[in-house]
Amino acid sequence: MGKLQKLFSALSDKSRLRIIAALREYEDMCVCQIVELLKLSGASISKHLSILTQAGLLDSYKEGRWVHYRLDSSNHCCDQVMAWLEEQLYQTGIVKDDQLALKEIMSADREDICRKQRGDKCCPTKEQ
Amino acid sequence: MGKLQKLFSALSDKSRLRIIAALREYEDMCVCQIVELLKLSGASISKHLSILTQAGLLDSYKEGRWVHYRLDSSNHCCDQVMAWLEEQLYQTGIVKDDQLALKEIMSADREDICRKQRGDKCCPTKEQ
DNA sequence: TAGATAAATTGTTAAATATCTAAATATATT
DNA sequence: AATATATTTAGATATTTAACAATTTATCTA
Repeated sequence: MGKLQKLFSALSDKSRLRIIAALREYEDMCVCQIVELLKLSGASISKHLSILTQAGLLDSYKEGRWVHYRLDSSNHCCDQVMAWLEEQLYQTGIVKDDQLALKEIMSADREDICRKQRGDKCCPTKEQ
Repeated sequence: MGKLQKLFSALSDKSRLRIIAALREYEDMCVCQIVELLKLSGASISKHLSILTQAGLLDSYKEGRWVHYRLDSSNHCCDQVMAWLEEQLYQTGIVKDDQLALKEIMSADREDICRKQRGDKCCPTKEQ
């Protein structure tokens, strides 16, 4: 029973649904890109990602300092639910807005995104 | 988006999953029978039932002083999820325990159940 | 090796949720 | 009408959750 609660509880938050929708669209995103999309603190995003991972919905791998997240396609336990969810998500307004924002974010240089998030407080290696 | 959150949030509670499992089994139960199964206060059960109803999962009708709840089969929006959920629920320990308890509860006289819940504090019309 | 940086963890606060007891509501019975 | 009863609502309290800032960890680079 705990497993079911964990799953539904993971899915019962708007930010986490937006993350899932984004990963349906782009398949592979690093944390800083997700931060950029949702405009929450890195700590909050990290927590959301951990909840989704523990529910069996995401997996991740490291690429140097970056950590990438993907939908966990090896986990077939809830394929039916996820298929249904995808249909539903495409009808919601905020996900449509996110799709536009995602285009920008995913085509931008990842280091520029991280630099932007640090708020120009240091080392503008590229700007000059 | 709110609709999805409402649904998943309704499903993310153990007590509410037990109510759904019971209604899959018996199809039609009055509040006092659900109280008897979960051993929570009537007020708490009432709240859970209201959350499930608002999520579109249950409907209810009155029979005199009693209120009956059923799965809302007119709501096809989440048939896929519910079908999947049913499979999962049948594998969980507490639901199996509940099935045994339910046999007793559903074959007992409903007024005896209500009398038992009031804790013999009054009017044992049948006992004498 | 020292400094920089991406992500995760920890600690704290505010908001949401689950539970209970009391009171309120609606219905039935006498 | 008066009393009893099944359920819901209201109010209070404890637990859980989501958010952020600050610290820690792991990794890269100069």
